[in-house]
Amino acid sequence: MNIGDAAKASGVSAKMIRYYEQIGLIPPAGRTGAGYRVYTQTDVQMLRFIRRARDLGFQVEAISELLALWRDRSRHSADVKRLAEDQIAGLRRRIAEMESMVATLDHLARGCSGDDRPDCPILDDLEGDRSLVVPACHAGAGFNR
Amino acid sequence: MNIGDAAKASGVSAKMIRYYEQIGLIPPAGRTGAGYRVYTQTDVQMLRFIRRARDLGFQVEAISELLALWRDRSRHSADVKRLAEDQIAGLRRRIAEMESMVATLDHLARGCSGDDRPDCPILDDLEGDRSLVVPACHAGAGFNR
DNA sequence: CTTGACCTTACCATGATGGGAAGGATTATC
DNA sequence: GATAATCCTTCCCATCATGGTAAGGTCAAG
Repeated sequence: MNIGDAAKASGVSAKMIRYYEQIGLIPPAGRTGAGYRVYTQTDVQMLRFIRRARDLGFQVEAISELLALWRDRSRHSADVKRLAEDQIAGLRRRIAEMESMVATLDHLARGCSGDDRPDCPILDDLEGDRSLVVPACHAGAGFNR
Repeated sequence: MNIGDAAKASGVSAKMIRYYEQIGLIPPAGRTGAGYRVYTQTDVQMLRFIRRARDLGFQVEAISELLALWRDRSRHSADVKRLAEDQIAGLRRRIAEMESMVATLDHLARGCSGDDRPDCPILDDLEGDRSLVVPACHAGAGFNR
């Protein structure tokens, strides 16, 4: 199977398959005499695994660890679970940050007449002085990416 | 005021100030005879504006529009409100995506024993075959918890 | 044997940010 | 005033995962 077929079968673009090989996420594919990469059903299965992990927001580094566990028949499911929970925690952290932004924006937008007059609490707030950030809740905060 | 002072006063790093100038988000700063950039209080205020907008997740492109409206004394607050609402909508979209990931991961992790045995529904799911993605929706209702 | 679809590598771009090097300017200390 | 420390300048590189393009080789069908 050529790279294009593997791409179609796995949902990972040919471009990304080459990239994953280049960075060592997947082992180098076999090659035909002419240099074409060749893929087996097993390779496609691995690519689909990567695709699904990516869809769950895992970064390549984490996917690499997941793949290693997948291949390790003597793995401990605790290790897999920990990766999943780390991922959940990271997602929740980012969700909380964004929810805090939404709360602030929503608060500001609600106070904006949204007509043809120039007065606007949104700009007033960005302009500073006031600290803004809807007292909201709590929300986590910070930043970090 | 030199760039370092402007950075401290605005919360935007010197590196980013130069970058914002380079991409045209802010006008070129004045220069001393020796080529040092010089900043006024007005410049610092603009940088703070940018910093706050960035903290609310606005992209540079949107910040550019916000700055234009900020400077336009005959602006219509409706235009500002629209930018804010677009931002809210974008954030909510991303939040929804991530919540969907969390729902799926949470569902899978809950089914994983997390001990020293290798069996793991998380890997089974990534492996494929089953479509996974917690049917979800959220639904708050029902299902577990 | 030509055409078109596919493959290869190599380079560039993204967005916002940081790091570092090489060298000049300014400031503080002796 | 000399020297050292700090600041500034520009330029280049790296991130992360992805896409685009270009130049050229390969393969299968007509």
